[in-house]
Amino acid sequence: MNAMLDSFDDISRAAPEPIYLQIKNLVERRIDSGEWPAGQKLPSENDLVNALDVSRMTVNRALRELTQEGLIRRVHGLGSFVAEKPRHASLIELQDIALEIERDGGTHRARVLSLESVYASPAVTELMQLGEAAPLYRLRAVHYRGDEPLQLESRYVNPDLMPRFIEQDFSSVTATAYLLGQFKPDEMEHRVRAILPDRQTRELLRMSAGQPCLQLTRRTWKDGRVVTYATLTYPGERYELGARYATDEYQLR
Amino acid sequence: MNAMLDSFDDISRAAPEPIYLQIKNLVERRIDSGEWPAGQKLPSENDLVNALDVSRMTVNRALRELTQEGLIRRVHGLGSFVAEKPRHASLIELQDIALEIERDGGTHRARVLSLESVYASPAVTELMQLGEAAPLYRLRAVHYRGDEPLQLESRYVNPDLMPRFIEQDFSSVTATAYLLGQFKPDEMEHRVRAILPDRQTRELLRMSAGQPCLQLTRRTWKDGRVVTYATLTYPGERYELGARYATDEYQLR
DNA sequence: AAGTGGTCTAGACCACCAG
DNA sequence: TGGTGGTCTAGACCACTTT
Repeated sequence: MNAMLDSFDDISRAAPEPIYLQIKNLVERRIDSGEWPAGQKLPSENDLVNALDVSRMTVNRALRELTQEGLIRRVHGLGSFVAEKPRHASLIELQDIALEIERDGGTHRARVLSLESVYASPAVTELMQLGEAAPLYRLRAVHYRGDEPLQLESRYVNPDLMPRFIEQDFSSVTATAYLLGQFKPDEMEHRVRAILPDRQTRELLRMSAGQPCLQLTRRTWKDGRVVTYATLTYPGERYELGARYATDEYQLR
Repeated sequence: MNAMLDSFDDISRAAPEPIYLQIKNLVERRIDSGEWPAGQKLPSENDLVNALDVSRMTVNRALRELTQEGLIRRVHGLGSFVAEKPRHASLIELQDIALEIERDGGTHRARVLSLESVYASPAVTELMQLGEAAPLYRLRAVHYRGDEPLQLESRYVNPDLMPRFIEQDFSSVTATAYLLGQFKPDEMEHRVRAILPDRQTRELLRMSAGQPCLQLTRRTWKDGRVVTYATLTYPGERYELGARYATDEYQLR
């Protein structure tokens, strides 16, 4: 048996959540809290089977998915270990800029430029798959790391799906965090471009002339409808996107 | 039963490859070939179980992973369907520029600028985790879509791990394709930046002055060692990176 | 009611790694 | 040799969707 397992929360079979997800969350919590630091050996599948009284296939699925997500790595014949590398800003994760900044030891602050109801332009109507022009909420905000502007956020939100979006105070909660609290996206799309900022963007991000920006656009779907379309613009001098993956089987095509 | 299944290749139990992978590949081939177009309903899990004589859990794993990869989508109670959206250049896939161009209907051509053995600079020594400076292979090439330069590739390769790299003709096979044929990476790292190109890069990519580039750097590991470190530079005016994901459970943190 | 996918079980065999 | 993860099986129950 494994001493680490003494205080494991019980797994609920009354399934508010599938068991494999409960196991994933349990392991994630241990890792996030620092209780299991990088390199730490995890309990074996059999340990978990015994401690939680579930089937091995269920444990295996949980650990396999954590591997795919880069949180742990597994060595055949040896065991499972907390992944060495810290998490990067990743394109497949729905990254909350505040969490990202704070994880790197910075202080996040947001300044809301505007939060209003606007009428969708043809381009935005198309992007949000509205069928015809309709009112939308629009948020514009600058996110700072300390005193340094790091991201200009320009976001449209479908008011049918998120009616209370416009009432929020986005200087204390990021839009990403608010939206994540409201729904679980079932699909999203990212695009990354290099652009030259217009004058206003350059000033808001306090960039020197001629420097490029990294621009990430993200659309998020729920039940086949676009909930939000966000354009996130970063100063090229001060930001890069990164991701690191460990895989069982590479998805190459 | 399902008429689509008549001509299914048999699944080999003598396991050169796990069965769930054989099933994934089988479905991928049908989709890639266009035999199963977007929106097409797939055989149900039970159909596949019967046709291939495997267990349902195995079929389920194959289809679940294809869902995570965005190739199909599944609706509880309804069935599985080929995903609507074509594939994008994705940051989690090891993308071969030639395949990407040809998938979009273009013609790929590569011009090798140089392929030589060089001594690693301190920065590259660090990036490739060599411990101390050592000889490396270095490839520089431009990739064209038709007549339009689309990517400048600058790549270092560890000669201990890929001794024959320098003998290849990279005007007919891309480095990515060659390397993928030689080994299966078990880890990789991507970073994306917006930069201003130097004069040489600008000319090679035939860009107008002042325009930014999207720069992707990629490191690939095998057995804990860096095999290759590539810097891929794209003209910002003509290229964007994109990815779309369908998920069961979002990886948000 | 019938078909579908989502999940889970309790076994099993194997390949890999350490001592 | 014993522990580990990788895979597979043949069932099962359930929730969801359509007929």
